[in-house]
Amino acid sequence: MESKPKVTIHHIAEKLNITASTVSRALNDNPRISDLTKKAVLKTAKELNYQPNNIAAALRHGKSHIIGIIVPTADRAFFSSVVRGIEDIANNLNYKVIICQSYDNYEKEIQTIDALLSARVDGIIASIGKNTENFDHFKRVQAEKIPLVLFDRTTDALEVSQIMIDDYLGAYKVVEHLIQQGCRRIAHFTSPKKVSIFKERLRGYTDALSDHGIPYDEDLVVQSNLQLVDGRESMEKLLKLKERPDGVFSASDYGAMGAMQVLKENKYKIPQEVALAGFSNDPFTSFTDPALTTVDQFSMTMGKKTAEIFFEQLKSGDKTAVPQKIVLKPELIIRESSLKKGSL
Amino acid sequence: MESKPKVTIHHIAEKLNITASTVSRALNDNPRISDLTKKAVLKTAKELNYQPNNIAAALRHGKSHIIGIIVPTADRAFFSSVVRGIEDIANNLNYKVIICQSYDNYEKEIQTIDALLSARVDGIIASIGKNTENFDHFKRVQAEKIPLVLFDRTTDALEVSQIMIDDYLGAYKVVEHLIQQGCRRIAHFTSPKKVSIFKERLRGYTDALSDHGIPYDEDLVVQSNLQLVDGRESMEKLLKLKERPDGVFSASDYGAMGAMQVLKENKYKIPQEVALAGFSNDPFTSFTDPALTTVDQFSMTMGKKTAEIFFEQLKSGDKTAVPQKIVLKPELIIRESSLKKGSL
DNA sequence: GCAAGTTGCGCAAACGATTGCATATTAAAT
DNA sequence: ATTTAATATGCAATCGTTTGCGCAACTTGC
Repeated sequence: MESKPKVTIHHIAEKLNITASTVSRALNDNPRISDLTKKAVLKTAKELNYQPNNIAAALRHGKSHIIGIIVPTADRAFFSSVVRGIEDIANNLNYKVIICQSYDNYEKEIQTIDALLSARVDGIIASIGKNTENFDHFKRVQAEKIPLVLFDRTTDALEVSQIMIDDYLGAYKVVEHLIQQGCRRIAHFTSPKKVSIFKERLRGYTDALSDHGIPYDEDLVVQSNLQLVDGRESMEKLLKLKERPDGVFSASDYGAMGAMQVLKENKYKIPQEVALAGFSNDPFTSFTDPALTTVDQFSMTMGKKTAEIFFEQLKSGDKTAVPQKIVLKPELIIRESSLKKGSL
Repeated sequence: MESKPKVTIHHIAEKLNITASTVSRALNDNPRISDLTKKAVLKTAKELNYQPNNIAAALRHGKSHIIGIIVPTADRAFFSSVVRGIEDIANNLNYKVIICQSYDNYEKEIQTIDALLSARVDGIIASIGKNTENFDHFKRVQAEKIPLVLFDRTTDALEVSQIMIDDYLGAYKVVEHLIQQGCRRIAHFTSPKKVSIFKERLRGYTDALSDHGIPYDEDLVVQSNLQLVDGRESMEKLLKLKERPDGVFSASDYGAMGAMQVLKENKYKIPQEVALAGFSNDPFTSFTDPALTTVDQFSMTMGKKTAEIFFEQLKSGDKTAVPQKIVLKPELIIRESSLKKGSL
C-alpha cells in the first residue's frame, strides 16, 4: 500500500551504492557497464517496481517515442484497419501511437496538428480531411523537421511521402466490369472536394467509358458528399432522368447503399435493371441484399507500408528525405449487386 | 527558413530583459504579473513563434494533460462513438486523448496499460476486453492514484466508477417485444465470457420469458463469440433442433446478422417464420434486408457521461473517490426483422 | 512620516533521465 | 616494471518549465 514517492533511478542507485548515471546506462544496456552491474540494477528495478519516467527521458533527448496519427474518423473500417497496420509496426519498434480524429473538419484538423506538435510527437501520419484545401498546418509540421507521411487522402501540394491506392485503376476496373455485365448507361457518384481520390475515381470512370466506346453523359455524373442520404438523393435525381441509368458506380459504399435503398423502394431489380457498385469494401457491403460489388483497398497493407515509409524517414533523420509516392493496387470485389450474367 | 534552435521562454525573457520565471507566469496568466508585462510577453511570444514545450511542463508538475482511452476496437461504431463523446469533453478541458485498442486481447491490454502508465497519462478510461478475467493491471493503475473509469464492459471486481447501460432492461424489452409479436420459442445467442454485459442480457432474456409464462429451454441458448461466423454456426445448430425457434435474440448485432444470412440461405421467412433481433444498433443493422431490430445504447451520451465522471474524479484528486455506478437506459429499435404484426 | 500591505518580479531549485568527459581500476603489451 | 589500452563507473551539466521564497518599490492608513 505504498503511496506517492515514485521510485526513480536515484533510488535504485542509492540502494546499490552506485550513481544514477550507471543505473541509467545499465537500464539502457550500455556496453560500458559490466554485466554484473546490469543484473543487479535490473533486479532491484524489479524489486522496487521501478517505472521509467518517459517524460523526463523525452525532455532530455527531445524524442517522445510517440507518433501521431490523424484520420478523418476512426469508425470507418478502412481507416481503423490502416491504423491497426500502423500500430502493429510502431509497437514492434517500441513506439506508442496516439490516434486523433479530424472528423473531416478543417478547424479541428488544425487544432489536432497543434495538439500533436505541442505533445512533441516524433512524427505524424495523416489522412487529410475532405474539406481541407489549405495545407499550411502540415507545412508547420515539416518546418519542425519531424517526419510527415500521408496516406489515402493525400495531396500533391505538399512535398511528402504518400501512400495511396490506385483509385484510377480501381474505378476503371469497376466500370469495365459493369460494361462487361451489359451496362450502357452508367452513372457515377462523385465528390466536389479537392481530395485527389475522388478525382482519380472520376478519371477512371470516364476513361473506362471512352475506352469501351461509351459516350460520356454529364447528366449521369452526380456530385455530393457521398454519404447515405446523398446516395439516396442522387439516385432519386437519376431516376427522374428521361432515360434512367442501368448501372451506378458510387465513389463510396455509403453512397451506393443509399442508391440501393431507393432502387428497392421503387421496386427496381438489382442488378437486372440497375447494377450497383461502391468503393472501399466496407464490411457492411457484404451484409446488404444484394451484396454490394465494391473495391477493396488492402487497408492493413496500406497501414504497414505507411508505417514502413514513415519509420524509414524517421531513422534517416531529415536528410535523405526524398518523398516517396507508393501506389498500391486495389482489387475488384464482385458481388450480386452487379452480377447480371451467371458466374464470374 | 530558420532551423533547429527551438525558441523557449528564455529567449522571450532575454528579448524583454526579464527572467524566464516572469515569462512563464505571464504565459500562465498569473495574477502576480502586471498586465503590461503580460501583453509584452504574449506579443514577443507570437513574434518568435514560441511553442510551449509540454514535455518540460509535464515533467515539472507531474501532469501530462493526456488521458488514455482503451477500447477493444475502435472500428465498432459503438466504441468510436463513445470515444467521440469523451473526446468532445476532454478537448474542451484542454486535455488530449490517446486512443488505444486492446483488440480483446488480454496480453495486449496489459501492454497497453503499461504503455499508458509510462507515457504518464493523467488518467485512464477503459472498456474491458472480452477475454480479460484478471484485473491486476487495472489495479496497478489505481495504485498509481490516477483516475480510472470503466464504461460498458465493466466489472465489479474493481472499485471504480463505471458507466454502463442497463443491459438487463434492453434484453428484457427485446424479448418482451418478440413475445408480443407472437414468438413462443425464442433462442438467445450469448457469450461465455466473464464480462457482465452478456450475463445481464441473458438475465433479461430469462426473466422476460418467465414473466410471460414461457418455459426456459436450455437448447435455445447458444454460447459463442458472437461474431458473424458464430451467429451462422449458432443458427445452423438451432435449425437442426427438433422444434426450430420462431425468434432469435442475439446479444450482438453481428451474431444476428449471421443468423439472418443462414435463415435467408435456407429460405426461411424473416420475421414470419423466425423473428430476429440484435443488440447495439450498429449502423449496418439498418442496411440489412430486412432491417434488423436491435437496442440502441446511446453511445455518445455514454461517452459524455463517462468523461464527466472521469474529470470529476480527476479534479477531486483521489480523495472523494467514491466510485459511482451510472446505468443508462437503452432504447429498443424495432425494425422489420421482428415486426410480424402490422404497425408498432 | 512610518509601519504594514500590496504589487511585480528575480533567484534558484526542482522534475527524472541522459550523456560528454574525467577518473579509477585492471589487463595487456613491450 | 612501466607504458598503453581497455573497462567500469562517477561527476555535473542539461533538457524547458514551474514555483516557493525573497526582495524591492510603491501604496495606503493614521
